[in-house]
Amino acid sequence: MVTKASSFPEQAGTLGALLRGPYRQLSDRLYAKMAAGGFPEIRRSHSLVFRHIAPEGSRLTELAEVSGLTKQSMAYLVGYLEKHGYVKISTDPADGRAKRVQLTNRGRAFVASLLAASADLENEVERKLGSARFKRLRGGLQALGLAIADLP
Amino acid sequence: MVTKASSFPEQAGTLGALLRGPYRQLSDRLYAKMAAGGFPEIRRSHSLVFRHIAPEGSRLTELAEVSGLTKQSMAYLVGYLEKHGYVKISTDPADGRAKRVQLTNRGRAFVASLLAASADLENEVERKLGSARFKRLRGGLQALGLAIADLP
DNA sequence: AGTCGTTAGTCAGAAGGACTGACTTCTATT
DNA sequence: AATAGAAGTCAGTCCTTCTGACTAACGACT
Repeated sequence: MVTKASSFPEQAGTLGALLRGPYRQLSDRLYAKMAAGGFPEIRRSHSLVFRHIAPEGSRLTELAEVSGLTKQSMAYLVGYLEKHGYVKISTDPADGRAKRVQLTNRGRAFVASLLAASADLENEVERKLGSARFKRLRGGLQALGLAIADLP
Repeated sequence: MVTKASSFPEQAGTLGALLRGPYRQLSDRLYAKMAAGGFPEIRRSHSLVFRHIAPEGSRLTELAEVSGLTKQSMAYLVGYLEKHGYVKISTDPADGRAKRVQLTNRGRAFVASLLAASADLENEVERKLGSARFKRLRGGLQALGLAIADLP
């Protein structure tokens, strides 16, 4: 199973560690690039908003639910993003209680930039790793996600 | 490169997302199992201590450095662990300024339990995924870590 | 032996990320 | 019209981590 049965986790090389390491490095690089590239106020937590927001905008509660946060936490995140011009928040015309959150142009610019930087990074990695191997890895990760999801 | 060029990250399936998803699920399961298995006071952050502590004990500053935290943060973590009986903190006999952090029996029990649970989980995943594929995935992840590390 | 730069760790304060509980306002259904 | 439930807000808390300022001890060099 594991490369070496050490009692000191450092050397154990668990699957968790193998996933965490690359993830950290990747996202550190990415957010550093974004900060340097003109979006310094975006922090990691804000990706929850960008990741889930719909083209036509989403409701606060919707965003909260799909990202697994409370409404309060999500309200805090989108409030911050509004203050910095990445989203616009308006009352939903169809429901006076609800708030609709939409990307502004700046918000869309950020998403585009993030996606581009991410693709760049991936391409670099792909070159380093070899295309075939990279594709296999991607496939493996996809399968892993599914496998874990329907564990017991 | 990416499965589909969507402007909405949710569907983009970036490498980051592929790593983050399984990692989250895995570690959620693991810590839930630990909490249920008699170690309810251990939180995710404490793994930094357990991951790096040496068999004979480690110095506070050493732990801080290798885990990439400040001394203050590490002091906070090991203080908590000491209060709950997982480590013993003593002045280093060789250096009056330094603190030596050592696992107690309870601490060792936790590490053993964590490692066992982790191995169990991995085995389940391996069974679901097929051994060959699982091993390839592991290898790929290892290579990925290295590739990212020496990017530019 | 005395001084002094360096290292180990502490104290205090702050900010970010997330939570719970209690509340208001609006909707929708009776 | 009345009221249960949903959408958000307000206030307060906890955890994680950081910075800055400090104390105590070590060790090298007069």
